[in-house]
Amino acid sequence: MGHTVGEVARLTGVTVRALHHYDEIGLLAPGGRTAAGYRRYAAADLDRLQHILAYRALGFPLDQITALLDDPAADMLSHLRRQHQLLSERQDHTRRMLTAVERMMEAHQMGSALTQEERFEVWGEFNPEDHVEEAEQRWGDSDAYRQSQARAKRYSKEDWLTIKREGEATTRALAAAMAAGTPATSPAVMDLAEEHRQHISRWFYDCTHEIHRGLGQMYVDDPRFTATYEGIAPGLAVYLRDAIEANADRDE
Amino acid sequence: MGHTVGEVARLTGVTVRALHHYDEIGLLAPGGRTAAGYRRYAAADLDRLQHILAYRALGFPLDQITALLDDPAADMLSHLRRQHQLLSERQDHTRRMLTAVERMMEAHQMGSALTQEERFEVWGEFNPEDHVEEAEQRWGDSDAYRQSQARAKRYSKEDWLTIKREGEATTRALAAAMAAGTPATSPAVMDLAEEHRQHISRWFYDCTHEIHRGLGQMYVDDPRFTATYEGIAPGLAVYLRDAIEANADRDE
DNA sequence: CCTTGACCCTCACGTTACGGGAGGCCCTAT
DNA sequence: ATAGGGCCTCCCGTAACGTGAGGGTCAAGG
Repeated sequence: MGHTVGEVARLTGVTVRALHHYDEIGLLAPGGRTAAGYRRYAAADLDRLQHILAYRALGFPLDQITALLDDPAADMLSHLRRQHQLLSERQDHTRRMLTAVERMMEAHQMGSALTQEERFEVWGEFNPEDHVEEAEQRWGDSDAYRQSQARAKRYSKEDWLTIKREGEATTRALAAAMAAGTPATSPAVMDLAEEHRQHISRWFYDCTHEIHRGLGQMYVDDPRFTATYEGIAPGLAVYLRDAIEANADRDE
Repeated sequence: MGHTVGEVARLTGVTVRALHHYDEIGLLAPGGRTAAGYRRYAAADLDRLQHILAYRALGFPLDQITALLDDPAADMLSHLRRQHQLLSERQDHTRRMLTAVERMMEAHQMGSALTQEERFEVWGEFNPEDHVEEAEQRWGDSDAYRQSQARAKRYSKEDWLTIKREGEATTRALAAAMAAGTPATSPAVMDLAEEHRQHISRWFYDCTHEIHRGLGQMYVDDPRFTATYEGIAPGLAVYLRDAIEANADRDE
């Protein structure tokens, strides 16, 4: 009964040396030792290790993890909740970094540069401490987010068809405008791009112009999307992207 | 002209000490010095710093960042593309961690426990080195990717329609299988998933099972895709994802 | 002209989270 | 009984800075 260091290492992907280290600093002391002095890890130790790995993956220093896990007021569930919270924030942060990169790519292609603040604001840190302090406050937001996710799950087949029909109407209008030779930067076409954006905001999530730009670029870069638009009319993907850009620029 | 260390520090959120350190190890040497020996950072230095921060945020060790940025074969755009790629992967990973936490919470509420593998597989690392090693491989791919992009641009309207029709045939077959109550993990449905994968590989890019899994998850998570599949049949997005997973598992 | 406070410089040692041996016991299998 | 893993405890090394110590620099104000 109980696992050796090597077994735990293989099971969890942590090195033996790391487990020794955790033992040394009192973060994870194995339940017992054999007569020969071999470490024996019990089930409870694995539970603890799991939470250690989660917090570690989130960037917490080991001494803080020790403090968190040794807090008698916190149980399994509260740790899981906190981890969930922090992971969600990390998602957000990564997404912001992604859109920042996308904007850089656009700026690069258009030969323009961004302002210094724009260029650096996102790279300013994953401070886990900040998160810990802000965590309580943000529970509200995250609740709202989950609700919106839950709502999406409850859309009926009719809802989905409505959503799709609405989207297709806009797309057809766009294709018509393009066929008529209307430039993508004309007000009427920008309005169609705006309609497209509103459509997403209404049904799914708050689609800022920022996000919208990202989508537009993706329609051009990602063949799975491109196929959808190019199948309707050649050049439509690029046309839509340009319209989205123009519309976002108009809004500033 | 040019900024002092303090200014750069405030602008970017990096500490002065860190900038000194980057100078010491040759990662970021300021463009010049004043007569008094003060560091002066020029615009080009800020460009470089931006990429440094991006790679650092992704967990790269500084010496590797040095190597990456000093590679004369890599320009702005290639760095941005790589960063985008890595950030996307990080998104995937975070999402997997999130669902793992969610599963833990469910298991906790139902009083059941998960198997060891289930509990630990996701926490097994963000190894940036893996990425670095894969990078070369993928760059080969990425060359292929760019080629495929270029090729995609030359598809005619008929090509696009063919592509779309092919894709829709698979989708319809899937919907039929689901309607018939065939489990997503049955061989026949896995074959359809495989067909789906081949379709992407044939027309766009080499779609590994790994990438395919990513797509499958996206069909469920990203409302823009979900709308497409749910509009055809409710539950189809999840069904497709499960089939993809099963097919990838089968392949090992 | 001189001081004062904010900013800059260069050592240089401290810290975190391990990696990587060295030297040596333990245990199972042939 | 001997060979092969696996385990143990030191112990030194490394990466990416933090944190002073000791000392010039510069613009504003008395």
